[in-house]
Amino acid sequence: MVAKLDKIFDSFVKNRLFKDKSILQISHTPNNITHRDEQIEEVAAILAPALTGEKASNLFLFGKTGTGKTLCVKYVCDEMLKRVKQDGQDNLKFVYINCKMGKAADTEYRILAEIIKGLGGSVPITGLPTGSVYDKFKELVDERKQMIVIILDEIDQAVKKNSDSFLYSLTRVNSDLKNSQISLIGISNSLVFKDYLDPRVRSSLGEEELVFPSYNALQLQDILKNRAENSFKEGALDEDVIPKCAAFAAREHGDARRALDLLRVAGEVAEREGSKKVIQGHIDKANDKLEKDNMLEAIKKQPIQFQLVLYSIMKLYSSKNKSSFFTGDVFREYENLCSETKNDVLTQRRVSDIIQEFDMLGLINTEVISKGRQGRTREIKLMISKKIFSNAEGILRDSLNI
DNA sequence: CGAGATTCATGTGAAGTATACCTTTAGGCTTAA
DNA sequence: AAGCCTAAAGGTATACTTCACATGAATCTCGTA
Repeated sequence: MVAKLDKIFDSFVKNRLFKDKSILQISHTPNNITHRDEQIEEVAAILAPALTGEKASNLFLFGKTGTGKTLCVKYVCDEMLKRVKQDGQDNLKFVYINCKMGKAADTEYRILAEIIKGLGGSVPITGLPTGSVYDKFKELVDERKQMIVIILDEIDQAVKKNSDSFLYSLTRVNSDLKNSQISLIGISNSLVFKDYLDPRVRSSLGEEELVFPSYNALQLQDILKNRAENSFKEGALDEDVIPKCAAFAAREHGDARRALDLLRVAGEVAEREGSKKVIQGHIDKANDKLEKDNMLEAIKKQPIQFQLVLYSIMKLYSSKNKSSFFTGDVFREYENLCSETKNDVLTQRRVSDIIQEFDMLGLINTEVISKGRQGRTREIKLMISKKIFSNAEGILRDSLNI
C-alpha cells in the first residue's frame, strides 16, 4: 500500500508542471504590470500628495472586470507604503474594501464597519446607530495626524443595492477631522455608474477620473507570458496554449483575471491528468470547470429562502417545457416547495425582491413586461447552463434536504 | 373603426413588525479595608 | 465604600410583512363615420 501511495506521490512530484502556482492567483501582485504603465503613473501622480501628508484628490476608476484596476491601485499603494516605511514614517494608511454583493460589506453600516476593522478597530455586527459608528470612525482616524486612503472596490454594487448617501457622508467626513484627512478611491466595473450618482457626490468623488480600457488579445498574451514564465516549468506549456487562453478571455471583453484563471486551471487539469504538457484541450476543460465552479459556489452561498426560490425556478424548468416563467408561477411553485420541505413561506412581495437579487447575481435574467390584460409581471429566464443544471440541483437538494 | 376607459397580475414604495444584538445604567452582591 | 456583575431599559440594523398605490399594454366600450 505504502509503495503504491509512494508511486502516486512520486508521479505527482515528478509531473509537476507548476513552478509557483501562486503567481497565477488573482491575489498575486506581480512586480511589473504589463500594459498599464500609463495608468499606474496617473494613479501614482494623483495619490502622491498623500506622501507628504497632503490630501490626495478623490479618485474614480472605471473599467470592465479584469482590466487591472484593483491591481494597479494595490500596486501603487504598496509602493507608497514601502516609500513611507523607508522614510521611517507611518502616517499613511490604505484601507481596501470590496463592496461586492454577498460579501461582508454591502450596506452602509457594514461598509463602515469594514473600514473600521481595516483601521484596526472593531464594531459590533449590529445594534449600533450608524451615526455613532461614524463617530467611532472619525475618532479612530483623528487620534493622530495621518492620511487615510479608502479604496472602495466594486462600489457600483453597493450604490445599486443601497443608495449613494453613504458616499456623500464619507466625502463629508473630512470637514469634521482636525488632524487627519481621508481620500477615497472608488472602483467601478460599470461605465455608466456615474449617472446613478447624486450630483454632489459625483463632483466630490470624481475629482479625478481614470478609465481602464479592456485588454486586447495580444496584450493578454503578453500578460500571460509574463506570469507563465515564473509560474510554470520550462516547456510545460504547449506553444498555442497562451494564444488560446488570451483569445478565450478576449472574447469576454478582455478580462485578464479570466485569462489567468483559465491558464491556472488548465495547468491543474493537465497536472491531474498526469499530462506532461498543458495543451489546448485542457483549456476547454478549464473553461467548463471555471464556469461551473463559479456558479455553483454562488449558489451554495445563498441563504435558505433564496435557495428555495432558485430551486422552484429550476423545478419549473425541468417540469414544464418553457424557457421563461412569471413571478406568479415561481411563487406558487415556491409555496408548494415550502410546504413540502416545512419551511416558512415568505410573502410574494419578498420573493419578488429575491428574484430581483438573483437577477443582479446573474443566475437568472429578468425583465418587467406587461402582458396587457394579463397584467404586469417579471419574465424570468434561468441563466444556469444545461451542463451545470444537475450539479446545481444536487447542491440545492443537499442543502434543502430534499 | 378608433380613441379612450378598463383590467389584470404584479411591480414598487413606505411604513410597520419581529428578531437579534448593542450600550447604558441602576441595583445588588462581593470584597477588601 | 469600592468594585464588579447582572438584568432591565432603551436603542439600532436587518429581514421580512402589510398596505396601498402605480403600471402599461391587451381588451373592451361606445361614439362616430
